[in-house]
Amino acid sequence: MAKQTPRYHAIADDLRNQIDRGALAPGQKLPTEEELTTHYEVSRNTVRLALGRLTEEGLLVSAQGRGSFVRERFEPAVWNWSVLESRSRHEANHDAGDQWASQIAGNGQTPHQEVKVSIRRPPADVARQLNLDAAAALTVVRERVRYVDREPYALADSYFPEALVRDTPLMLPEDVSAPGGVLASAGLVQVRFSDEITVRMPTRDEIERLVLPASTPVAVHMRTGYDKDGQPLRVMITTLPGDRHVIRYDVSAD
Amino acid sequence: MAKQTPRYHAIADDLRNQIDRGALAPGQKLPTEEELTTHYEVSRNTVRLALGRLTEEGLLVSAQGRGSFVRERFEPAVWNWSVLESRSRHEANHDAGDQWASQIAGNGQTPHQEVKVSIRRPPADVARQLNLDAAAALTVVRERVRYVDREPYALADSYFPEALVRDTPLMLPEDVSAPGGVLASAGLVQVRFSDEITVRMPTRDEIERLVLPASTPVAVHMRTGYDKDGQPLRVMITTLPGDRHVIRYDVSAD
DNA sequence: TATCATTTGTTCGTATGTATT
DNA sequence: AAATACATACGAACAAATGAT
Repeated sequence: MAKQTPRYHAIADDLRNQIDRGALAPGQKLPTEEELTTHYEVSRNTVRLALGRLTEEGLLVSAQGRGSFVRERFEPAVWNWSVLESRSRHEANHDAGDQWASQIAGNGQTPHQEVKVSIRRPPADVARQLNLDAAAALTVVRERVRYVDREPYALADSYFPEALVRDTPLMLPEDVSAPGGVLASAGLVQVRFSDEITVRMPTRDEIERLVLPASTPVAVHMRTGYDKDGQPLRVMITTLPGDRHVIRYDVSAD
Repeated sequence: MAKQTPRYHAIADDLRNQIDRGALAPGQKLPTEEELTTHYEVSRNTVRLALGRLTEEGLLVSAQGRGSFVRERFEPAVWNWSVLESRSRHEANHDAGDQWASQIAGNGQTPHQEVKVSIRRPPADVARQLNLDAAAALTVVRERVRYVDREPYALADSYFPEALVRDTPLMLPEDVSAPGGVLASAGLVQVRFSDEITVRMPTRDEIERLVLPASTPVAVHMRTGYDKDGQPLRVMITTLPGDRHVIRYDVSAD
């Protein structure tokens, strides 16, 4: 006896094919659950299971009272992390703010960000990167929400060892950029970075703060900056929704 | 009138708290749906909605006939793309195979891969990277499934312009590595790479081929290799499940 | 503005299928 | 073979958000 595929899998497959073929175009409204119920001759529950499956795949979005729609993909922003904090570029461009804002503005869009500064014990992975004792050490934390055209685009949290940045303007909750800004003016120059990128589903908190549609994974980009002696100066953790970002690197093959 | 949260949200929140606190440890079995039904005094349907919510967040896995379990995270493999195909490292290590296999083997694990070679019209994004006419041009495609200790770990598909690699050993379906291998022996030397990383939910096909648990997003890593004249020689698209990979880069701040 | 029809969201109950122990 | 536990599927009702009247 061949293991037969569940009805709602078959229905999902059928609808997915229509989406792939373009018979259902991005932004287009699907038939109502009632209509699908009669068309496939199944219960509404089964229709909802099929729609849920496609929603999990990131192909659909639904709205109470309106309907279900084929998900629209918008043009992702490209972040080139090979040059994002380079000193030469920074000087050449005379950037007042940070290079992220410059990249966005240069693209004809309007960036802005909200900043919150606090002093806290670092999470374990940050403490490890900064060679700090997670139980005892303190870090200055700058939590930013970055917006493009009023839409939240990314979370960017920076951690500095408290002992390093004590009595610097970094404690002030202004819109201060990192490399050419306060960190450098305090004599702390990052000469290299170590970046680690992981991929996971967002937390409930991240879903709310970034207004994420269902089934939108995030890339977590952790950048550790080191000075010329190899001492870690800063960890920046950027949370990038998968539907609105491309991470880019230029690499030499030497 | 305060908008009240649905029962199944509250139940999911309660269980999530237990997981976060460690009251429910990774790998541990949850109470059965029947037990949760009586404990929370809701229908089994509502319990399943709550469990589904946590499954979507990547916190649970369930298995028919066995139960639901707190998802276990295993140690992810770290891929350093800054050195993964560097020529100096390749020569220094006398790698016969590719550096990926070396990195895995050096970690005490057993790598192997399945390779399939074909000649096809390239997908649009690959054609664009290779400066090819998507409608007319042909590419030699090497599709690999990479395994670590018999478990599938990543998909790696390489595309070469057919005109470039005609009559080279690259057409043979052997386990050939890229930089020190066939490509270089054919006089095609990659001197720099342009990498683009995107994040999305896997397709049904990828879920099957990589045996992905529910709600496991993937990173899609697209590397384009150029020769010294700036001509693109190869596009490699690697599909990395989020639960078993860390992508790493070392960056200079000059 | 207020009401009503439409449409998805939430929740109940019940039964049967299928994989595991 | 039987018991257990999750998966699939039916039917029904009300809640909440939306859009049109």
